[in-house]
This record gives sequence, C-alpha cells and structure tokens, in this order.
Amino acid sequence: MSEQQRKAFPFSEFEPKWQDEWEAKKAFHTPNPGEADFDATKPKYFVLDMFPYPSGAGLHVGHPEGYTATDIIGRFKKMSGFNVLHPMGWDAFGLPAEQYAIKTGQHPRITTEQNIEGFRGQLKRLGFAYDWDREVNTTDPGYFKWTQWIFLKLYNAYVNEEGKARPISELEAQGLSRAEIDSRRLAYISEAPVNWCPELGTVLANEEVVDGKSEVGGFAVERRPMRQWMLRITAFAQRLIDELDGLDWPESIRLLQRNWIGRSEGAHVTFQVAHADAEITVFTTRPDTLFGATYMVIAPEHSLVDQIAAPEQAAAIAAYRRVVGSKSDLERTELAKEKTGVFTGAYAINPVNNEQIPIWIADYVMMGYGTGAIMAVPAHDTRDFEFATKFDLPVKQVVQPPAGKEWQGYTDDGIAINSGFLDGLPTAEAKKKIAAWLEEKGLGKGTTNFKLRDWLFSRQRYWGEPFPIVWEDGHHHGIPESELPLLPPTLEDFRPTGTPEPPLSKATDWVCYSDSATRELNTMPQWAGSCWYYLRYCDAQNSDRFVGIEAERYWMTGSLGDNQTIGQSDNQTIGQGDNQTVSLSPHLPVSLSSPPKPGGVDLYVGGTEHAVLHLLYARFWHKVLFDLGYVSTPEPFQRLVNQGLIMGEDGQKMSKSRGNVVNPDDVVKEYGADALRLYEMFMGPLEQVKPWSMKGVEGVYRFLARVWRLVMVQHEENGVWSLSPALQDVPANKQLTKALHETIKKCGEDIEKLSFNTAISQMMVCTNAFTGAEIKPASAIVTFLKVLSPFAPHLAEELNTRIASQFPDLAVKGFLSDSIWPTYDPAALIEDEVEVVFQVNGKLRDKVRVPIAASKEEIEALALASTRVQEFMEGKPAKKVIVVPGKLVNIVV
RNA sequence: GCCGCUGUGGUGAAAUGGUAAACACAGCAGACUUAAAAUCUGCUGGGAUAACAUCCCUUGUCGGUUCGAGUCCGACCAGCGGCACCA
Repeated sequence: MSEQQRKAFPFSEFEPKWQDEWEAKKAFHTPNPGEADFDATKPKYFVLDMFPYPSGAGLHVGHPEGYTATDIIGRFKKMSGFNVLHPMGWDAFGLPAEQYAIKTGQHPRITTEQNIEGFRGQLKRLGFAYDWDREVNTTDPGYFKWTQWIFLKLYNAYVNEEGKARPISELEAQGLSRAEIDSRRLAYISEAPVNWCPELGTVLANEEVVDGKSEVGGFAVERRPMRQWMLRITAFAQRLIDELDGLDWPESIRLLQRNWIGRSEGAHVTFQVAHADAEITVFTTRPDTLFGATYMVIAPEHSLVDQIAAPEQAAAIAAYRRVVGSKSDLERTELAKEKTGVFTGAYAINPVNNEQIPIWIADYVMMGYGTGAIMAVPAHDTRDFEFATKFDLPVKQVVQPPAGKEWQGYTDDGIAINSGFLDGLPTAEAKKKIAAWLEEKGLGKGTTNFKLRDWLFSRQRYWGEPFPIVWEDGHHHGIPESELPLLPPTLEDFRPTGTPEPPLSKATDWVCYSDSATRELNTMPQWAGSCWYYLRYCDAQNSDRFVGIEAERYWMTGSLGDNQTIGQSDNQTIGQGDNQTVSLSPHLPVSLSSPPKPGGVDLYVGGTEHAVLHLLYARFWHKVLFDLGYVSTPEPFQRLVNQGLIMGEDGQKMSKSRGNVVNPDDVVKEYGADALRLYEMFMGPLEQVKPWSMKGVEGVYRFLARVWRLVMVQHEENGVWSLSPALQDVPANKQLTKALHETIKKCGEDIEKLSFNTAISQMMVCTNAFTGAEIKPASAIVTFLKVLSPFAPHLAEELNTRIASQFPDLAVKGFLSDSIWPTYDPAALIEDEVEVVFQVNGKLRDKVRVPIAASKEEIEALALASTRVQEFMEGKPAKKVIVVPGKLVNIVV
C-alpha cells in the first residue's frame, strides 16, 4: 500500500482542494455596507484574533489555538445568519526583524515579506475562514500612513477639564502661548530619566521593562535622562479604570489593568522647611496619621535636596547619591530588603503640631511616584518602621488597633489616638476630618494618585514608523497630512549607533526637511501599529480615510444609521453605555436593540501577555479617537477571552532549548489540518494552560476517521474509497434522532460559551451512536456534518459532496459553510422512560426506570415500595420525602 | 508581602446544589489476521469479600449550611500567574 492509502482517511487529498476552492470562490469574503452583495437584514459579528508578529520561525501551536476558536465562532455565526467580520493581518514592525536584518545585511522589508508569506501559507493550510481581502500589514505604507495620521491627531489634541480629548486648535483660539500649548499636547516632548537599554540600543516603555530588564531579550536597562516623545495616557487613567466595568472581560484581566493603573486615594500635605524658604509636599494615603509623622523622606534625585541640605551633610549626601545612582533598577529592587538613607541636616515643621521632624533622603522613596517625598509614620507603615528601627528614629502611636493587636507596625484601620482633634475617630472619619482641616488651612487637599506613567513613545530604531514631525528653531511641528505616508529612508546600515542617536540620523538627505528644518529621528514603538489595526479591518482598502465612516459604524456598533454623523458620538457621557446616541438601524432584528455596548469588537481572543501593554494602549488610542469623533464607541473590545498557554509534552513551557516544541506543520502533515484544529480545541477549556499530547492528536484523528467511515468504505485490495452501502435515504430511528438533536443543541450552546472541548465530546458520542447503527441515514449525517463543519471544515465539506454524488437532494448544495445551522427539535430530546434514583438519607440505594409522565406521587410510591429502600429504612418511618420528578427520590428517616 | 487563578482516576478532563469521573488518552482482555498495523467488542478510582452479589471509602485539608455539596459559606494547605519599598 502506498503512504496515502495507509492513512485512515485521505485528508491530504481533500484538505488542499477545499482550501483552494474557498479561496477561488472567495467563500469568506465579507462585503461592507454599500457593496453590492451586502445583506443589511443580518446582524453583524466582529470576531478578532490578536494578529501575529510574523517571525522567521513560523507558526507555533499556540497560534492555531486562539485562531481555531475564533474560526469556529465565526463559521458558526455565519451559519447562524450573521454578517461575520473575521480578518487577519501582520504586526510586522519590531526588533526581531531589525536584529535579523543587522545580522544578515538583508533589508528588514525583505525578511518581513518572506515571513508574512510563510505565515499566510501556514494559516491557509489550516483552513481558517478569513476574509483575505482585508489583510493588513503594519509595515505597509498604505497602513502606517494612518498610524502616522493618528499620531498627528494625538499631537494636535489636549485633554480638557472634563477629561476629554479635544483639538489643540481650541487652545490656540484661547490665545495660549506656544509653550503652554506644547505642554498640554497628548503627544509631547519630555526630558526625563528613561529606560535606556544599551544592548538593544533603544529606550523602552515602563511596561516593557520587567525586573529591571528588557521584556524582549532580558537585557539590562538603565535610567538615563533623554529627550523623548511621550503620550499622555495618564490623562485617561480614571476613564481607563472606570470604563472597564462595561466590558465582558475576564475579571483577572480587568484587575491586572486596574492594578497597573494603580489608583490610590489620599491627600497632598505641605510641610514648611524650618529655617528655609522652602516647602515639601508629600502624597499620603493616610493623612489621618499626620500626628504620627516623626520624620520625612525625599527621593535622592529630588530637586529640593540641594536647596535644603545642611552644608555639613553635603559630603554624605553626595556619596549616597553616587551609590544610589550607580545601582541599576534591577539592583535597586534586589537590594530592597535593607533600608538605606542619609540625614539632610534639615528639618520640616509638622503642620498639625509644629514639631520639627528631620528630613532624610532614602532610595525607598521614588521620584516617579506621588511627589517624590513622604511623611514617615513609622508606627503604622511597614517600610517607615523598618527605616526608623534601623536609624533609631522615634516611633509614635497614633492609631489604636483592635484589642489584642500590637500597635507597632499596625497598618490597618483603627481608632485615632494621640492625634489632637482627631482622637477617638475611626480611620475613615479621621481621614475626612483631617482632609477638610488641611484644605481649610491651605496646607493640603484630597488627591488621587496613579501608578500609571505617561507612555514613552519613541524608539531609537530603524524598523518602525517615522514620526510625522519636523524640528525648526528648537520647536517641533507636524508635517501636513498630504505628506503622509512618511516613508523611512533607504539605509544601507540600519544598525543602532551605539549611542542614543537614532539610526535614521545616518540618512543625511532624508533628515533635511527644508533649509531650516530637520526631521524627527526617532521611530514609533512596535505597539503603535497594533493600537488601531482592528479598525483598519473594517475598511482595509480605504485610501482616503483610516476607516470609512459607514464601515466603522457598522462593524463596531451594528448600526447602519444613514443620517447619523460621526461627530454625534461627542454627546455621549463617558462610562455610561446606556445613553449612546448612535441609534440602531430599523433594519436590525429586535434582539439587537438591547442597550448598546461600549465596545465594538464582539469577541477578541488572544494571550494574557498583552493584558497591560497592547490592551491598555489600544483602549487609550480608541478613547482619543472617540473623543475627537472619529469612532463610534468608547471602547474597542467588548468581549475578551484569553487562551491558555500550550505547554510541551513534558509539562514545561515549549522552548527550543528544552526540545519540546511541536511544529504545527508536522502535525498537519501527519494527521491533517482538521485533526490539529480539533485536537487544540479538545485538549481542555480554551482559557486553561494545558500540555500537548501527540496521543491526544491521534485520538481526535481516529474520531475524524470514524466520521469518514460513516460515509465511506475502503476497497480491501486497492485501497480506493467509495460511498458506503450502509448509507441510505432513510429517516433516522428514534435513538439516532435523539443523539443528533442533542448534538445540535449542545454544540450550539457550547460554541457560544467557547466550551469547544465538551462540544467535541458530544460529537464523539453522536458519532459512536451512528457507528453502532447498521444503516446510516444520509440526511441525518448531513445534518451532523453541518454541526461538525465549523470544527473540521475540510472533512465536513468533503463528505457532504461525496454524499451529494449519490443523494443530491439530501446533501447541501454549495459550501456547508454557507448553509444554515440546523435547529433541534426539543421533542426529539425527550425519552419515553427515565431512570429515577432512590436515595435513603442522601445515599444512593436503588434505581428504576419510570415513564417520563410518571407523577410525583407515583414515583414516591415506587420508592417506598422498593425492597432495597425498605432495607435501608430499617423499618423506621420516613421523616421527609423529597421527590425531584424525572431525577430522584430522597427519603429521610 | 499584596492580588488573582487552580487543586477531581495512571493522564487530558466532564458534571443547571440531585447517580462523581461523560468524552478521550494510556493500560488489560478478546475478535479479525499466517503475523503485525489498522479496525471492532468488552473491562479499567480505591478498599473489604469466595463472589460479575453486596458493603465501605473517594473531588487538596478541616469545619459549616442543606433532605442532598466537586459545586454554596468559612478557615487552612499546595501549585501557577501577576504586582512588588507605589507612601
């Protein structure tokens, strides 16, 4: 027998055939509103994958996990009567392409194109139902033209008093100075300490630094002051927290974002420095403990240090600053255990009691959070307590903990003591009272603080979007939109310069914008392109706009509203999804007129690794575009699902060095695309981390072969497959009908819940029932193939056409993917008899089959009559009898 | 340290508060075969027992609610993930 004939079913013959046919007939092309074949009567469903970075290594098995899930959903929704938008694209700017280019001397554009080619081919070989006409590529000038355009929108916007992004022209109209305007732009220049990674030759955003090392590559990162582009994401911190509430996201991801944004309520308190014309403002979450402040600490980098330090301490301070400055962030966190610090020689005056308290510098206070200065309350703060203990500073109790708790180091709420006018108040009330007192005296006020910092947006790289900015006389300004896209210069040598000078500086001609102006030399970070790609999918070919007005409104809200203008979205109150002015089209089914959701994409599937990077950045950009009236929803992604990591067969994370990497191409070659798809969905719940098992692949492969053999038989000698004689045009018997309808019901419900593993189990049960039947009813099998088709589309389509060859009236004409998802008959699910369980004191003692219609009384009588039941009742009377019809009887004695 | 998630057979896992372990993997036995592969059929949580009869135990541990708990509540333990001197 040939290699092919030994396969349990000839997947390698028909899988490519169907892929070609889908492509040739554009089976999954989705028309936009306004196009000829657009059907306005259908509701929309936008299902989105996190688009891949096309690496040279090709797909790994993690990619098809999420992609298969969305593919099943997309195919199911299409069969259920939705206009489905299910696109794919490439997040192709970034470091690996550039580093590879540096190594090989090949231009990153070439390697990127090759990698995309490879990825696209691999995805097509898995039979995903993408609309390839909507493919996007972040490195395509037709795409990044609009990334640059959005940057200009950010650059030319500010946030008003209500916290909304508005055009900068409003400030110009108010006659603000250039400096004032520049200081309020959402994209602005900052000269501040940044995360510089010498190894990568670029700066990194806070989010890209993990434990003092670069997230990519794990290289050391140091702080150094540099002039950089920043995006004012902090202006949206509160909205980014509040508006999470309207989203169908996993609670864990919302928490991750909330924690990252890190809101905390507290107060600013201003301390006068004794014998100096200076004051220090601190941020504290415990203003109620102000009477317990026995010293202050300011960050070593703080600008006040030089101003207030006593001359005799100058040497010690300088020495301490040198030590702290030489520590990398990594060392600073690793050495966090032991507190260090130096007395400045200066004193501050505690405003509540006029006590003089010493001012120290210590690196446990960071410049970047709050005001870079704290009031230390050692009695009720763990860090202050450690510091005070080490340097022998006074510890004064001001909070009385509940009985039995030690007050030293007690950080929870209690009752204020030794605190003057606060005495006797519980913590919450003391906070209010002191805040009011401070405000009245002009010494401070309640404040909210965030951990989130502004987004460091420039990189010293070649392979990224150039900024549409030029510099003239020390000022920056945006280039005209007509000059977009701004292409990067052609460079022979795109290596980092080894200094913070970006590689674009080598393109001397390009740099020169005019006689007096030069171009910005930095490029945007990789995240830029992925901040809005989902919008581009709505209208990927549009050359006049980043996305067409109508296309955006339709795919993000489902509305076709002909007389709507996008600008109306400005009327919406943020965080209240129920008063959106975007009205739903009268064309849409009533079921859709439920309150509009804040998010536009109906389902977004991807890994957790983007919880605080991509997902936060994209929400931020989307809100700016929303405020400025360019998009219709305040949030981009309504429902988010995280797929769990697939581990190696050994239970370890897949990695080259462990040698446990599974290549999807090998699996497709050996078992076929349908088997890979099905296995990845059968492994376990989508969101769970789970190990790979080749035996498991064989299991689903055998299942697919059993489905194949429901329809086909193989000739013993020549191995040729032909239609099974058992396949007949007969109605399914009661038992098969029940199995089939249960499968239709469960699979439909499970797909909505993304419980693909249990849906597949049910299809296995159904197949086992059909396998056991001597005669295979053809029309029932066709119905089963419809249910199977979103999971294993090649096999389902192939068997449908095979059946059509003999039973043309029973099979689906055309593609199964265009057919209607079957409905189940509830009557077919009901059995004549059910098994009822008899329990005595909750323990199972007997089972009987009773007619489905049996009454409560009849069942109870049967239970009491059971000899087994009587045996365990031991002659005692029943105290209580619980009857659950169709289920069980529990007798309590 | 703080926050979150997860603990069920040899393995991946199922179970609207109602028969724990569906479905699959692995294993065992049998059928077919000269043989193997493939396929098909059956068995397969632990213990007691001569027993395929029957009984007891079993969802990380301990308690609680309930006629009834893997599921709800409380405490604890373990593993994984995130944050981490955030004032």
